[in-house]
Amino acid sequence: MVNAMEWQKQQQQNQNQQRNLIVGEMNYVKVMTDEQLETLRKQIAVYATICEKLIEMHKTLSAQQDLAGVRLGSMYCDPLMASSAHKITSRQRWTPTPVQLQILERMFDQGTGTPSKEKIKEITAELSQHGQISETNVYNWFQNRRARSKRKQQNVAASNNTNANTESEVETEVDSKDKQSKPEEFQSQESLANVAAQNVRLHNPDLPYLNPESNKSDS
Amino acid sequence: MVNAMEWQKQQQQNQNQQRNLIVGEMNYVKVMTDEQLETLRKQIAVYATICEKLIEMHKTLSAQQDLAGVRLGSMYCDPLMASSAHKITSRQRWTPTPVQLQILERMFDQGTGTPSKEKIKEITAELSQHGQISETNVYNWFQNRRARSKRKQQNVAASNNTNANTESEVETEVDSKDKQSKPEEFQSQESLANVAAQNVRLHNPDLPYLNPESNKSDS
DNA sequence: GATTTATGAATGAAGG
DNA sequence: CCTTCATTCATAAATC
Repeated sequence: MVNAMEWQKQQQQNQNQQRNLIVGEMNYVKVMTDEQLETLRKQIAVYATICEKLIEMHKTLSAQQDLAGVRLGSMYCDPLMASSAHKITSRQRWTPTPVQLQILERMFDQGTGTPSKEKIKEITAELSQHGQISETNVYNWFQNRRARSKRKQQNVAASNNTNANTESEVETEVDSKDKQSKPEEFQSQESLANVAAQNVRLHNPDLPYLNPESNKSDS
Repeated sequence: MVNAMEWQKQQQQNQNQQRNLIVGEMNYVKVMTDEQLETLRKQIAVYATICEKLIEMHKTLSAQQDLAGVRLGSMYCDPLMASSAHKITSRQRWTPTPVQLQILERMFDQGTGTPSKEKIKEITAELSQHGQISETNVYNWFQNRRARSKRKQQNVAASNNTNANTESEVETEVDSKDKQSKPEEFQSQESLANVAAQNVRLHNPDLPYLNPESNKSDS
């Protein structure tokens, strides 16, 4: 397993040597080496494992002494709350839960792109099973999602290439030519983080791993 | 607060651009787009957060009940985690150079107050002579500048209470920073899982950044 | 080098 | 739809 420090050092060290390649007439692109990918994979895998262990353990504890929710409540909540400070207490604007977001996102992807009143209603109904939500929320979400997605695409092309400056690293920007291609091989598995969150939420100890084979080397 | 999840959507939408490029005489190399990198970053971030919270919780539990049987053991002491995962995470953001800031500031003062897309382009063009910058950066800068300038004025009313000021605002928000009243005392007996999920949703930790050199300029 | 502050960026919502 | 605003988050910079 890669040591964290080492990894960091490596990263910092490589930051400057990370190459910006010129590919065809395309603009510069950022490149990750196999090693980097491998490192990432391992890192994620470790997290996944740890999470699983911890959750499992907690369940055990809770089971053999059902005070997890009650007596320990205040105990572990303090430290936890401390770090994230304000949160549940004060929120006036809607924020999608992980589950909701996932669903929305999926719909956005496959969806026709046309919210449609009927759809909105359906979606809202479905999403309300996973948390507070209103039709307006859904509507706004789609509006914003589309608008921003669109703008992103346009703007990606805009890279400032003023000459006479920045002597060292070229700032470079990723290209955005083939935005629409959908190989979707890279992240084949369900977004693990989200799934993780979901599972955690549902008290399901099974956390997804980042499959070593799938991510690391498929190319 | 949505941040942690947001990767999901971006991922599904953007994770598709991975390409295998032939670079020079090198063999195929893996290429990640900014979106992909961002996605990975967030994924790891989520795990890091979960782990962090879980470990914290575990410490609390262990401290009290000392359950040797279910201790995490080596897992817990894994170097990766031991060195506080979030430490190795970092992300860079654009920072205006003194010159740029000066120009921006001047424009803001005399400025019409209406950034306008065209203006933005011009400004960006000019500023890029003095350092890396994107239109988004400029846009954001003006947005923030205006918003904060506005808020400041509002808050000023609160400070002058000594004299017979005409309009005594009700208690003002005071400093934007301090207004964060710490909830701290709400007994949530959420289970471990819930807490973890909650935090994941509300807190977006940093992640190892893979491309330090350039601020993702979009827009 | 741990906290605090300042500020770039993200995003839900409102206006047109 | 597209633009703008308000609020919040995360982090670079500043401070102790």
